[in-house]
Amino acid sequence: MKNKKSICDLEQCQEIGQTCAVFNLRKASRAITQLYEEMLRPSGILPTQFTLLVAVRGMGPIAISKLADQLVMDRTTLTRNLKPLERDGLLRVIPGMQDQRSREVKVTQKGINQLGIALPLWRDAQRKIRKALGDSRLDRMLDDLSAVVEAAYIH
Amino acid sequence: MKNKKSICDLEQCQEIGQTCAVFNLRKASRAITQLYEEMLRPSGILPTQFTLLVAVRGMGPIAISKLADQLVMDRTTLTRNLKPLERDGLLRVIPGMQDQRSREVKVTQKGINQLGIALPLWRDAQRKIRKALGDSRLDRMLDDLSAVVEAAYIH
DNA sequence: TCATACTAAGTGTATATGCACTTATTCATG
DNA sequence: CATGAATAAGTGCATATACACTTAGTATGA
Repeated sequence: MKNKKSICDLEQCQEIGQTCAVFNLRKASRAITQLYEEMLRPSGILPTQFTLLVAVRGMGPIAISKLADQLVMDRTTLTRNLKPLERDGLLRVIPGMQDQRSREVKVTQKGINQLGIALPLWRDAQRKIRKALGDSRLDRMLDDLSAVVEAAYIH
Repeated sequence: MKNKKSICDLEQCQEIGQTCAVFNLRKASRAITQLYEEMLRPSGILPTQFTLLVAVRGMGPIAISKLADQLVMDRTTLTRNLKPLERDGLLRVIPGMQDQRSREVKVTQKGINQLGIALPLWRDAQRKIRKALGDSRLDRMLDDLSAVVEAAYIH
């Protein structure tokens, strides 16, 4: 006989592609990112940057570590993602008052203006994906995604 | 009155965070990637590399552009993602026969061995996420993700 | 108080992602 | 067949992601 059942044969690999959670989530993530990038392009802001701006705006001035936790993002990733937005003046990172180690992130007026420009484009994108999936299916998927985060995130 | 309804107020931004498709998909993608990275660590291979190996194995020798299409990935991204796997001898990129421009990707024996090592760890990760979500919910989500790809991908 | 543990953040390195541009080959059409 | 259009792939640049390590403050306890 050959190997002990020829580990990793073709059909097996094809089935893995259809059932693998990380592969399919990342694939969908790439696809949806491309859609939103296309739709947001006229505003000159990337989808990741738009969502980061929105998050900071929604959570008020917030320390980097806390923000990273909320975003399920490595703190050092967040630090670097803040850079282009800070460079473009859309948000500012200021020293924390109580704790001299911490630094707090804050959306600037320019950032708010930028959000105002991007928001209708974001709404168009949302409408597009919502129309394609249907209201209930999209809401359901958002729930499922939350469950994935709960299940997967290592606290 | 202030602005024409104070575009981008706090509550609005909080609601965006809960309903934004790209934000929540990317967040879940980060979370699940971290889980699989953790679980696959003993094999010394990253989740993205594992899924790429599986894809190439499942599709047989395949040209870069075709593979990129299948993975809903920019061709140039794929080109660079192949590099570490090629460097480590897990796959090879060889000139296409019919078309001298094309190059075909192929898993090596070493790559197949590596897949054999990673596969049980991947199964553990799959079991974990499947148990957390439940069979039907996970299958449903995979369907929904396919629908997102269909809806979002610009062909 | 002072030494030690803990915590917040930054940096080095590596991979992942994609756009704009370029190069090389193939195809189609006059 | 020759030339221009189309296609396959690579490179430069920028952003996104995270681990390992470092630095600088804070808190704890003998």
